[in-house]
Amino acid sequence: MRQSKAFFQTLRDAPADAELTSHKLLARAGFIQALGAGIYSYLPLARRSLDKIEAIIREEMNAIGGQEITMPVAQPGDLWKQTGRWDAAYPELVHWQDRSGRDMTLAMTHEEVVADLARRQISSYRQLPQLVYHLQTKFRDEPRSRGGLIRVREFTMKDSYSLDMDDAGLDRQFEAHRIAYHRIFLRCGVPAISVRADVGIMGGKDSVEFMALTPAGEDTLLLCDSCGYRANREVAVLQKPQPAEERALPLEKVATPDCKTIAELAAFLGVPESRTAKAVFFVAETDVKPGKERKDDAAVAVDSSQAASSRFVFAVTRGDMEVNETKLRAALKIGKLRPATEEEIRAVGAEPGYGSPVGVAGALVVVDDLVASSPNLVSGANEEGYHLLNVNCGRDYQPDIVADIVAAADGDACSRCGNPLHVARGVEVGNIFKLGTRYSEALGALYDDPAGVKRPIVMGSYGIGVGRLLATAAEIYNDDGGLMWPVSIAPFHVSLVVLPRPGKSGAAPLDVAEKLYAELQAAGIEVLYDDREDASPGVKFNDADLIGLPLRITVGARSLEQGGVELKRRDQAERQLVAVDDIVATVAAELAAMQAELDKTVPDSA
RNA sequence: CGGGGCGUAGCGCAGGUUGGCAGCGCGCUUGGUUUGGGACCAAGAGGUCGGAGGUUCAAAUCCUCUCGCCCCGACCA
Repeated sequence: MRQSKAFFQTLRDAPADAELTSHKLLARAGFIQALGAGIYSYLPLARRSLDKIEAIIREEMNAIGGQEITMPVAQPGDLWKQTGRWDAAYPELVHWQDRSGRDMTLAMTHEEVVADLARRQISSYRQLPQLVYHLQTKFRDEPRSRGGLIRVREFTMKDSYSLDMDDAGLDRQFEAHRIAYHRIFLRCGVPAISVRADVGIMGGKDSVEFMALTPAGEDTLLLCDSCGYRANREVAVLQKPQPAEERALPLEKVATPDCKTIAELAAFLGVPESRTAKAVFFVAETDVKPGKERKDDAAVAVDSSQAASSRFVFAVTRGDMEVNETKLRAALKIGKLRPATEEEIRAVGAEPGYGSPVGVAGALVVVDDLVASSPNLVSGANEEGYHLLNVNCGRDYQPDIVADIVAAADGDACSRCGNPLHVARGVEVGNIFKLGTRYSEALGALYDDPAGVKRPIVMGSYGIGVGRLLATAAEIYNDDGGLMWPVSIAPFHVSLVVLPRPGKSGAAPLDVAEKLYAELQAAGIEVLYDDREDASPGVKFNDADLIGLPLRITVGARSLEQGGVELKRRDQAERQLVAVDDIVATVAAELAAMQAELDKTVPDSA
């Protein structure tokens, strides 16, 4: 591509609203153009990189038996009603009515359509297993998009769906994806670790997320260096400390003026925060309509007669720990939880800042298992300015649910080996779910087994955010000068920079550059040719660095006088002089070496 | 949804309190001089000051409403 004709321009200044390095650089280098919040156009450079990422994904998906299809973006709402994903619990699902009043939605994922396809295409166990995938635009009306391409509303996702007779088949496809995903990410130059994760909106049994470790990541991970335990903070399990061995002491009320926080309370009373209990208040919204679609996770704790109402939740953890809302939701078996308002807190007889489950009525009391077994904690008195000493769960109040509801923190003990966990930030570049039969049952995707018995197809779902992967690579590979693409996903292989010097060296550099441009392309090397006549050398070099192609060839009078052209790797400072006749071969060899370097990191497929 | 901030030329910004010709840098156009790390001279083009309403002789500036965007939090395949 001739840069003089290219449909993008580089910017000296990044747009003011760009925060992340990847966002700034992709915008400055002319890869992307924002249209609205979380909605971007992909300009030629980005498109080319995305094509390469998608090609890698297709190769790896095909290698594990995937068949590519395309499923619609616009979908009838009825399908989503049948699986229970239409209701208000999913506000990021955009919907509208078509001209005849039918409910429609923009797909944010395609489980419904796959299940519908499966019920139409699959009737016998002889047709299983299957693996289909597509690369398709999705739309999620994120409450808050941010971080350039890391978190957007409209995005392209590769998702694959496995269809199996049974769990054993699902396990095989799940494992095949796990390996394929590591290969995909590493082939793109993005190391990603797999972590245990929450199943969230997808439902299902098992979920693994693939996380690229970078401080720009939005997810918090807990990692154990000793045994390899890795989990998203949402589900990370920690080994809790042993509670003190003490006899329960009598309850005692003490004045604790202006001690609204655990830190103030602990300091005032001179006790460690670990000897306090804190209450956190939520309201569980049970507006999800009861019905067959929610049957599997019908709340044990919430009486179905209360459906379409809400329930006050009183969560109690030790003072030095934080509530993990995902775990709390799991304990409640409820999808929606919001912080309670002060009025709601007072309505159940508690006092904000001085809350405890002692003496409250009408609330669902969920107690962390560590609190349940810890004697003589300091807890609120539900009265402004007072706390209670020696509160004991079971004696002074009765929990409705005892469960692990605290968030693991840096330094907590690993649940598997006891060594300390540490936290890291990661970008979720992919995830894999064992869906089971939730969707196939809801939509009637059944097959006849060998005995002629109808059984629901066992499904799995596996996603990769293509644009997010690009942005993550940009986040990882850059320096002060700009981007620094891995050879496998760089939009072009080579920046060919010509420095003509009219009047002094005549046409020589331009002639050589034009010749090289043709020869390199003929050799299958992708060239971004900076043939701009009006750009100074400094501008060209800076733009080349900013765009970040793996190699740069400079054709100038100076190097020609020395007998060749200059070759430089973007990730190295050295420049080498290469004879014009050798440059194509040298570039090919350099590219092959870089590709080989990358390939070494990629594990064999199973 | 809660808190905070910002909308003035393609990008970055000033002007706003104190109402009075809409500016600066980069980029863009034309001509000339330059040519190995974001050159120089000269001449230009480009803005319904996000939108609507109001106050006023006069509004980018003051008031009301509204739309958009960003950050933190909440939430999240």
